[in-house]
Amino acid sequence: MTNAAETTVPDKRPPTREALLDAALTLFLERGFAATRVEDIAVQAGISKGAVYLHFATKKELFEGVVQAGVLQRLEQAEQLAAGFEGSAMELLTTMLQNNLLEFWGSPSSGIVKLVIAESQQFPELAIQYYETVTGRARELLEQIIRHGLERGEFRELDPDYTARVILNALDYELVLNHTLGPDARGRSEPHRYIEALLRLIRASVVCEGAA
Amino acid sequence: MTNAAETTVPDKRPPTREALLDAALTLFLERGFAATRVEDIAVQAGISKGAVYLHFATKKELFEGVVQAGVLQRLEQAEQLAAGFEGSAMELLTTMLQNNLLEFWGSPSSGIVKLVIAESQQFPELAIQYYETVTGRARELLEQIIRHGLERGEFRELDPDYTARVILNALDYELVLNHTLGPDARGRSEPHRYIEALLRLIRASVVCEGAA
Amino acid sequence: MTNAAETTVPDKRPPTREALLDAALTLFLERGFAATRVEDIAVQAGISKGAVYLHFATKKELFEGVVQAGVLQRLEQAEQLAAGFEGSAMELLTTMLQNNLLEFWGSPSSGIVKLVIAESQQFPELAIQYYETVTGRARELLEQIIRHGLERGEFRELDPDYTARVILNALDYELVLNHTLGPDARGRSEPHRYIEALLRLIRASVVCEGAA
Amino acid sequence: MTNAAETTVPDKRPPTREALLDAALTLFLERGFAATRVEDIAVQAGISKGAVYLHFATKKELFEGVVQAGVLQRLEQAEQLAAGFEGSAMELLTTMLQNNLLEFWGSPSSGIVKLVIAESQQFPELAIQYYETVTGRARELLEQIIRHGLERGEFRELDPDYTARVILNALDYELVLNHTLGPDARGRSEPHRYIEALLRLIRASVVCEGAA
DNA sequence: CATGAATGAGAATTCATTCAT
DNA sequence: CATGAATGAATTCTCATTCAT
Repeated sequence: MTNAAETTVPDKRPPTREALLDAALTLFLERGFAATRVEDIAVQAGISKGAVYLHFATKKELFEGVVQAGVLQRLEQAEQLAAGFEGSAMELLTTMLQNNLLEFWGSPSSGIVKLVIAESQQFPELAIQYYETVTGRARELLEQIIRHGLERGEFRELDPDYTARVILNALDYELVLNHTLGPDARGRSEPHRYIEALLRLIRASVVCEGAA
Repeated sequence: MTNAAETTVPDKRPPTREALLDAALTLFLERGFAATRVEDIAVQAGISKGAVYLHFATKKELFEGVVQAGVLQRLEQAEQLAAGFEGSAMELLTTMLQNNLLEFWGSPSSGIVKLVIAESQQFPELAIQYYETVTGRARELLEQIIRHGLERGEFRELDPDYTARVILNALDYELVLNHTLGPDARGRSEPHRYIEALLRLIRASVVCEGAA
Repeated sequence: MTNAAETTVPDKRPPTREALLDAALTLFLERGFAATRVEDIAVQAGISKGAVYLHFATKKELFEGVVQAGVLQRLEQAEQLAAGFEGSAMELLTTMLQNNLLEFWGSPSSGIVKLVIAESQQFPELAIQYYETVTGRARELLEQIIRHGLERGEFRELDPDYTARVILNALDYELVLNHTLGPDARGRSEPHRYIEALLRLIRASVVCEGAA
Repeated sequence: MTNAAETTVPDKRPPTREALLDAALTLFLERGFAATRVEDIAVQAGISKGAVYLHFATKKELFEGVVQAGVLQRLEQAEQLAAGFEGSAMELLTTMLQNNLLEFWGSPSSGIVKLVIAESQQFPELAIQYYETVTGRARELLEQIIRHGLERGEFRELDPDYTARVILNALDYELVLNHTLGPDARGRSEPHRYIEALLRLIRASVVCEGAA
């Protein structure tokens, strides 16, 4: 009986569709949308060129699928973070950036921001949708935290909306650059130090309670 | 006599080559490198397809020309800023961002950062070169200013290198986003408020002399 | 039952690749390499333009394929002739020229010599390779026969190497001319009479034994 | 006064037209008609691209001019040879081949045969015209000589027409090969030995008077 | 007469997509 | 469901030819 194996290994999580999305993400990041041939994606996913079209009607839809997958992941993550909303705002920010974000930066789907930017001319609606959905949600989150800190008297005068934008941009662009320049470019930076520098900048706005 | 006019205005700055670079920048930004046909650029520049090849051997060289033109402009600007190095660091930063940067953001060649990012897979060397030359130079400038402020006791403890990165990324990505999302996207932000929020964040690190 | 037929005739010799080589040979001979469009070859072979590139990576490789096919054919023929090496040298030469050569002259691949000559500037390596392989092999064969005749005292003093060249050139150029001038050119000659004249010239060098 | 110079140096024989023909012949031989750009010819001739069209209406007419120039030269040569028609046929042939022909083989316009063959698909009328005029005239000459030798009892039974073809082909193709394979190809032959071998083959048909 | 910038027809090649098996 | 041979639209680049200077 093969039951044992079947029970132990659910294995076929999402058989080929998932493999296609993975392959496509990898190759789109490596070469860009236009320079990636559908056949290359198929080969990388271990199927034939024609089979791609059993899952996605066009190359464009495959691209949209890749982005959509990333969107969902990042939104889930955001909701998790939004849920545990305790402690001081600064503590929360520190945890978020030092733990969750660094983990995300290491994951393959962290390249999707770069991808969306790179192909935003080809797929403007997608870029806008991505920005409004994912980045927008993240910004709301950040804004809430800052607003929370302001209300608690934790921060000095800050523009919650635009400060959130600044922080988010600083984070997102570092991610984009990491995916843009090869790993050996002179300009590459150390994630930990980068996040530390950002946190210190934010922390400077914390009202010096200890001084009182 | 038209002599006066002729002497004052050489007019024919650089006839077609310049027009080509302008047209190419515009279209590359609008549609991306791959989606822009050489003939479209030619038409936009007011010449024929074949004439493009009298100025640039390949489409790729045209792209490189576009980036190079932007690099030169931005480097000149950086040198100008580096020259006038007086007053407090915070004053300098404020002037730089509120005046020079906002002006640059309005210029057409401000889109080149976006372009370089978007096509970095097709032209990785170009992206690295751009980053190391232009962004690198800007980072050095910022780092110097911060270090200067630290030496003068103006700033509290800051990591000069990485803080410069954070600030630069926050600025560059805002620029990229402005060129990525259409002018009417919901998420678009107001440049002045954005820069104000960034400056306020930095200013929080200034040792409160007035408070003493 | 069609089994018999199927067993006897595999039919599908080599489906499209062969058809392409045939079409290409025909058109290259008719119009030359440069003046023959890939699409024309495709149409002649009964496939689409794009399908050509499933068999040959470039137009040049298609050309090389055409030549290679001719080379193989001619070399096989040469080996066959080399094998049956009996009788007097003069008899052998007579048989070779009157039977095998005339048959070859009638075949379509006889035009390849002309083709290689005509395109030798575009593909010099190919021309040299063809000459050294095919013509070289034929010359060795002829030289051996002449040397054999000299050893048997059949021929008067002859320079085996260069006499072989003379004979081969006389034959090859006649072939080239036949493919160069249309079939209705005034200067065209009768293959049989031509070969007869050549054989008579060679036969004159045969020591007149009967006269003794 | 510049009279002296003008008198001494007729110099400007046919100023640019001749230079164009020379340049064109050289380059057509080197690269073929299609691969030679009109501008290259112009540069080689020391004039500008546009100026070519002051002498030849099209590239094709330039090609025809090149061939025509060669035709005239070779016909003149043929007439000269035809004039001095004394001594035995064999002596005449020997002189013709050893002196006049070898000299011709060294001249630049000896490449025209090759050129006409190579481009015969593009310009069939030209090839036919060349063959009928130049080669035809040469064949008549050879035929006359052979016929003369037959009448004088100098040669054994020979087909004058076709023997002339054989000899001419052997000579022309050697010339073609010399222009086809580079000067360093393994298969290249020594002109003197080649002509010697050909003459010996012909001489074998001479009735052995000495033996009597 | 000479120039060389500009034109535009033309050809090779690529690749998303289809469909018979 | 899967395959991969075949299609053909689309694009870059070349070069003979023209013509304003």
